[in-house]
Amino acid sequence: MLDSLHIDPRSGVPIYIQIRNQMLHVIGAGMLKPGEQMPTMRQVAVALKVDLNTVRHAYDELEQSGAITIVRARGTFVAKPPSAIKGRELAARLDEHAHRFLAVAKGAGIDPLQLAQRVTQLVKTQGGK
Amino acid sequence: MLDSLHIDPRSGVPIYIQIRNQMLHVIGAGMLKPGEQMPTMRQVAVALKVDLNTVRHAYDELEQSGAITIVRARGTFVAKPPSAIKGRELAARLDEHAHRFLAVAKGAGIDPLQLAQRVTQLVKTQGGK
DNA sequence: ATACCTGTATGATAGTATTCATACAGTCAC
DNA sequence: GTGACTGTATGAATACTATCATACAGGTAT
Repeated sequence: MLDSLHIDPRSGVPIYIQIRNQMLHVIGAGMLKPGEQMPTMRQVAVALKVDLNTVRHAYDELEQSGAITIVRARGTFVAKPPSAIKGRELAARLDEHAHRFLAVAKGAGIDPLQLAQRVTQLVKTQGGK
Repeated sequence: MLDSLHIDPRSGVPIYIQIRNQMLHVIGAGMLKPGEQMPTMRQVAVALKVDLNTVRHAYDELEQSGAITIVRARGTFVAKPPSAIKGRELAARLDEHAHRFLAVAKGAGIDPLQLAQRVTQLVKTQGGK
């Protein structure tokens, strides 16, 4: 699984962003399932020849967005699906995400409505994956 | 028209981004029409008590996205087709953001459709600014 | 040509972001 | 407790970004 990771230092995209996105992809594609242990920060750091803290940065964001759970000294794990989470918590998280995306879109000079529309379109065309 | 511009230095949002967005809004709302001359960089700089180069930064992005045309020594003008605000660059960026939106939502166990819906709802309620 | 308008270029500064090396601390198996 | 694994914290080097002051250069009207 670690083999599928790779970074491009010349892309200009921060390493931790690259790691974060690839992890999201891996999780989204089901290569790592809910509850399953993520690769260790050190494993990733070594595999990518990158500093531990850089990986941590990526993992931190993943945890903040609710994708994974980090447990000190034990490891990191793919978060359980929302069905196992209470309605209120999910609603709150949804709201938080909505706000964040709004802010991001605005900051990027993108019309949020257009973005939302494009997303729904994407979901419908590619469906499952 | 310059009166409708204002920046918030404490918002954390870069000044040039604020200018760019407000210009996009002004153009999008038809307060400035295609072919019409934009306020001079200096006019904006003075009106907002901001440096000339900061305004330039904003105008540069507007030109890159195809919203305006800059002509040395003559001024800047709203681009011909109003829909040209959606240059290829911007479309590509929108797509990139849409994909990331999707990935993050999935990783967080949130239904993207629901999220998109919530975003549009937010936009409509807080609308103007 | 002069004056006055326009956008352009250069260089400095402050703040933030990114990455790293290294040391710390919790947990578990033995 | 020891050892070997986990994530955590601190501090520094570097790079990037945003902003500014100031000087330059192209047009156009007088």
